[in-house]
Amino acid sequence: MFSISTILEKSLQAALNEAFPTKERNSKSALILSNTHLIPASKPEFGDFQINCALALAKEIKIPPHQIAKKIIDQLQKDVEFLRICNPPNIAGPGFINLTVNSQTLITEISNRLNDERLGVAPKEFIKGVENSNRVIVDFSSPNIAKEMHVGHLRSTIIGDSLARVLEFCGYEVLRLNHVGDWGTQFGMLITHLKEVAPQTLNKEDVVEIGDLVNFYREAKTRFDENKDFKNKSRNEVVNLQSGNKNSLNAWKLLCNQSRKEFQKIYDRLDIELIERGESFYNKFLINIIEDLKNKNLLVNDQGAKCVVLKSFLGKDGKPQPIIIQKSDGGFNYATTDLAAIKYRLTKSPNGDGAGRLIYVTDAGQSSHFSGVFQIAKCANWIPEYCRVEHVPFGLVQGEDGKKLKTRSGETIRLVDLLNEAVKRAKQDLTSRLKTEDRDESNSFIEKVSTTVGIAAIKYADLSQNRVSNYQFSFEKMLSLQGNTAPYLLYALVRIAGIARKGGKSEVSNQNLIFKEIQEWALIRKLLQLDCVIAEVEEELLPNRLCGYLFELSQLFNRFYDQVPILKADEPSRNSRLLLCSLTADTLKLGMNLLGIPTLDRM
RNA sequence: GGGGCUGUAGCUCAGUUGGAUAGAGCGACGGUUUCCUAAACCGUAGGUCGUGGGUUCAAGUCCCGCCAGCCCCGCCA
Repeated sequence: MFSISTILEKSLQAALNEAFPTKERNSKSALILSNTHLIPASKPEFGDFQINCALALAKEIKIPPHQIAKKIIDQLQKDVEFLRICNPPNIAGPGFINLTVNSQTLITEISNRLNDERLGVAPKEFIKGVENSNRVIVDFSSPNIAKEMHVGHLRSTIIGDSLARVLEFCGYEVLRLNHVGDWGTQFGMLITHLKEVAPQTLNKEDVVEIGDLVNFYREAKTRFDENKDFKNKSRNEVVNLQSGNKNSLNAWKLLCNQSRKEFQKIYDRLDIELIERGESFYNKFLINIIEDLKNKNLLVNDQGAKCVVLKSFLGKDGKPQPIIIQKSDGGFNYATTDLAAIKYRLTKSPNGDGAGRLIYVTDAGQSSHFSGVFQIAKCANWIPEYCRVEHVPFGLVQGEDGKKLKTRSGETIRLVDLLNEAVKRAKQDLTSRLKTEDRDESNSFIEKVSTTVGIAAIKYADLSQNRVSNYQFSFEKMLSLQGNTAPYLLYALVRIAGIARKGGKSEVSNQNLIFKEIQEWALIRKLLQLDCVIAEVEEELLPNRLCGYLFELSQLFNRFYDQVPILKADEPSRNSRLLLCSLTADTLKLGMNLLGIPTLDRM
């Protein structure tokens, strides 16, 4: 539909120029006319597109909106290209122009997609002449070393992955970076503790398991808080580590390796690809950041700490609040690392990644931090004109009580447990259904279906909500068989696969496509919207738009399936409907794939 | 005190950047199976879009005030 709207846009602009010559315009009407106000129809009964500019124009040029609309229509109907695509337009309400794309054009669009891997979605056009303007970095997941992944990492991981998939599909060269917390003062206590309780592990790997490592972290923390001697040793250990002491570095690497292995298990289950590039990667650039800011006169000294002061950043007293770049003890903090990361990521190769767009998928609590860091980077001229740097914030995961999701005993929920529970419930659902339906399935089938459904449910539940608001986690809802859920979408695909099994092998021919039922046309129109939806997600970074689309598509398919015979239909309707099924399946599969959700033939 | 986000049907949420009578799903109530998986489909009920102003042909959407909830605000990330 995107290509059609582009053509219509052109026709309409030409019509407006004819109907309202430039010389007759004042500044305001010229402004209104510079935008055609061509938008998708707000309701199916209004056709495919609507033009709203007559209303906006009426007062300015003192002609009733209905007459304006008439003038526009008259011009449009002189346009051969327009007539080829649209039925005669009509005026509705106070002066809206409704456009309906004719059936022949829709059929042509459909048949073009039947043999097209990209299903009619054109790759994005990038800025010409700017090297790597198509390179984007998606920074997501980012757990902390020596800790277990918990529910707090869920949203970043799932949303980030989906955005990366969409951007890849659009034609971006995507670098998926896992900015893990692998540096900082907490390593002092961890290494000190490790050296004392398990000195033997320093020489061999694979001894400490992460389950233990979580306990291990707790033990170290307790000792750090309670034991003064331990605290001092830990502080020394930080210095050792930072100065590159071999033993300390070994201990650090061991801890990182152990964590990495455990993270990978989760990523494998979720089918998520990430390149680890932790905070420590930027250590060697930190000094340069300070130097650079200093040279640009952006640094001020405040109580021994080196800071940047932004006018828009106000503190408790209403005065501008400094952002600390280097602590009074000479150490660096997260703002420094994030600045170094921005600079490195935007600097051209070989001294950086040379990206044209940076995307940070973190919780909304960090909004002001990123806003500050981005502003500093801008002041320091590290963000080239054509680059986009975006924070993609998301809300909390809440329990059904509306509070932050916790276990009954009040502890943070481990991500592993969450995944296991979803799969377990999906399995219970499936087995009880098999029983009532008297179906006999193999264990491997049951395992595969429940794993797919369980993981899909968790991912889809998260992605289908507008990420900005908090999200209420409910196993019951996400695994529900009705409504905007993963199982509902998966089921639509299963139905189509069922048709194919029962002899519905369609012949892909662009000839003889014939459609006569409203259910068919509704499905066709929805199928053709795919490209617009993907473009929208690419621009606004909101995967829930894609979910909403896939749900609507599934609904329209289910209605079609329910109300229109397919296998029993006569030719050429039978083959036309089979092709519609096949295109629906391809569209759903592509969409699910962009969400990071695998599909099934049977469930 | 300053800043950010949120507030839409009983519940969970959409709302395509200002368009026509505000939409889904769940839950409630009623209906549909000689037929491709009924994990579906069809119908009914349900709204002062937190609130008060403003901007204009037109506001859930933009601006200002207020109310409520959550989050952030110097040496943690």
